[in-house]
Formats: sequence, structure tokens, C-alpha cells
Amino acid sequence: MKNHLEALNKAFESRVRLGIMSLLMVNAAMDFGMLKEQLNITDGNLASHLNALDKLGYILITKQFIGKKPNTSYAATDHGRKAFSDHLDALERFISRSN
Amino acid sequence: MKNHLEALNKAFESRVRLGIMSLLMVNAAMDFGMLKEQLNITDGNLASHLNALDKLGYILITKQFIGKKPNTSYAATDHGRKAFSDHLDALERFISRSN
DNA sequence: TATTTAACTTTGTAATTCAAAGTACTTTTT
DNA sequence: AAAAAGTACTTTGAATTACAAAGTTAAATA
Repeated sequence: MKNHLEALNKAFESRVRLGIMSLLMVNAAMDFGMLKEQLNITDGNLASHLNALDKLGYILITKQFIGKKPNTSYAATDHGRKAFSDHLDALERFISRSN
Repeated sequence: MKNHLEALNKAFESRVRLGIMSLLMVNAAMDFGMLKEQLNITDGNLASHLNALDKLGYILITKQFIGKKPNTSYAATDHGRKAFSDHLDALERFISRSN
């Protein structure tokens, strides 16, 4: 495919992963429950998208206990921030050529 | 899913359909061969994406003969232009909140 | 002891994407 | 006239992706 369309990152073609990453760009960290609430998807679905981002090295997963409750929190890695920001740049370039 | 992420059009989550529509926004019409060359995909694949866009009423298909050769050309409908432009607007809004 | 909560994992299904092969119709070449 | 080639598909089949629902684990609470 010609154009600058190739610069788009396949990982962010999914609405859910786009949503997760944009939340993690703005918030230093978010836990499973917060993400689930914001994205309004099932926990299994959320877990699998988080797993996909983790495999790409885009997020860092931290498991801990807060008080007596288990808590897993997610943060964007530098690598993930770079990838996401590159993707947004590619989208911007794409948009500006398209109108 | 919260945010303005819902405003993204599912039809344009595919790189190929994004490419087709952006070509048809810029060029009043393109034929099968031109699209195939620009997008660099197999003809079956192209045909099926064109079919998807047609089913949504986003493109207009015109079959004719040019000289002795069959020629099918594709153009964006008003409805398609609106949908695509709305999608780009949603992307722009999304981007501006994300950095 | 039974139930609840958090965060998964597993299972199974449906949808999506794609390449490759096949088809229909016509034209060009042999 | 028969064979080959070109255009634009359609069909087939395989691989990938996405998702919901149910099951799992471990600790906490009733």
C-alpha cells in the first residue's frame, strides 16, 4: 500500500487498544477496574487486549495489594508512548493529506 | 466505551478501506486497476472491500466500456464523503485530547 | 464453611481479512 | 477457428482477531 498509510501501527487499529493507550498516555497509571469502567467491556476482553499490549512491550504491569485487596495497575512504557505518539503523528499526516 | 472513541466509524478501521476512501476523496473517480495499483493488494481482496463500501452506500460503481475494454469506476457518494469526513473529525478530536 | 471480590484464563463462536483459484465475458493472438 | 489473455469479479478456504460467557485462583469477609 502506498501513501503514508503504512506508518499506521496495526496494534492501534483496534478501538479498545486505542482507548487503553490513550488513557495510559494521560494517566500515569490505571488499574484493571478503572480501565474496565472507562472502556465498558468485559474483563476477559480487557485482559486479552492488555496482554496484547504487554507482549508488544507497550505497557508495564504491576501487581500489588492495596490494603487487603489485590490490585493490578498498568502504565505505558517509554516504548509504548513512542509507538502511540508515532501512530498519532501518522494519523495526523494522513488526515492532512485527505482534505 | 466512553470518550469520543465511539464516533470512530468501524468501516474505516481497516487500512485498505481507509486507503480506498482517501483516494476517492481526492480523485473524483478511480477505476479498478488504478485502485489495485495504488493499494497494492490482490484483486479479490480489493473487490471485497469495495463491496463492503458499496453495501454501506459509501461509493458509487459505474460499469462501462472504454474502447473495447470493460472498465469499472468507483466514486465516493455524498453519504460516503460525509461518513469519511466525520471519521476524520473524530480522529482529530481524539488526537487533540491525547497529547 | 460459604460467599464475595479481583483479575484473570479458558473455551467456543462469530466476524474479519486475505490469497489463491475459479468464473464470465470479451478481445487479441495464433 | 482455437487458444490465450485481460478485466473484474466470486468462491473457497485458511489464518487471525474479537468477544462473551464461564471457569479458575487466592485471599477476605460474613
